[in-house]
Amino acid sequence: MPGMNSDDQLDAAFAALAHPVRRAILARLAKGTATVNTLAEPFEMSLPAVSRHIRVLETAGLIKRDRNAQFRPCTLEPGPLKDIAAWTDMYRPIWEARFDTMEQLLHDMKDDS
Amino acid sequence: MPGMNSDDQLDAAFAALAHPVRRAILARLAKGTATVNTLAEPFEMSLPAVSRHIRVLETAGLIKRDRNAQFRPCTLEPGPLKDIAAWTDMYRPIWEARFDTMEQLLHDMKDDS
DNA sequence: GCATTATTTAACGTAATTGTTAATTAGTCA
DNA sequence: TGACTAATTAACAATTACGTTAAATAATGC
Repeated sequence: MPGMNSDDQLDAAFAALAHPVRRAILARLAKGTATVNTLAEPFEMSLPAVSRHIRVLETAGLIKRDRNAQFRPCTLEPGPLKDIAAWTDMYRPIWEARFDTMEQLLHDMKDDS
Repeated sequence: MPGMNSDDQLDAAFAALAHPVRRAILARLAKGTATVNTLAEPFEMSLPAVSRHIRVLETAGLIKRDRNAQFRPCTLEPGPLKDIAAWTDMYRPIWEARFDTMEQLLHDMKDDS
């Protein structure tokens, strides 16, 4: 994707994941490649709508598309997920600190009893 | 947040993080509590605009607000970040598998030389 | 009370997102 | 060729997102 810096890539990845249908599509693709019709089947939604969700995922780099006759099999591309995990991990010390505080609190309460 | 299931919460968190200004605000809050004006200072954007970004973060549960005279200090709330990390971790085996494949490939190439 | 500071709300314009149905493109196969 | 399947694009409507400036609210302090 030309002209897309790492900030833009995070924007696109986060935005793509902010829809339950798209997260469900990714979950399905985690089990293996699937065509558009297969991916659309679980949803009470028109095929064009699903097709556009798939395009959003593709633009965000979360999936890749192949060609096989008239089928367009989709494959999960975990790169952006890895980026999001890395970004989120910057904050891990914060929530673990809070967890430690609670652990400590529980520990102190046990000492009292 | 009543009537917000865990899917909705993920939606809100991902959507909130899909904007560079909001991610920058979180990064600032990771260093400590700050007021709206302090948070707005780095951005070439009106104060009301920043105020609304802050509200988006608050609605997503990513920050909490206090009251201190006419100030409204904001504090980072890492809960949704933890949720996102947990969600993303479901896919960790996939990108690690790819990494292993590449490692294996590089290893094999080294064997050849 | 009155000026000052901090923040939010109101009103508005514009662009993006999400969905629909109908039409179109692309490829297969009898 | 012609019917069939897979998928996308076109055209449209409704909603949400994001920014602006101006006005309103809230708390402080002389």
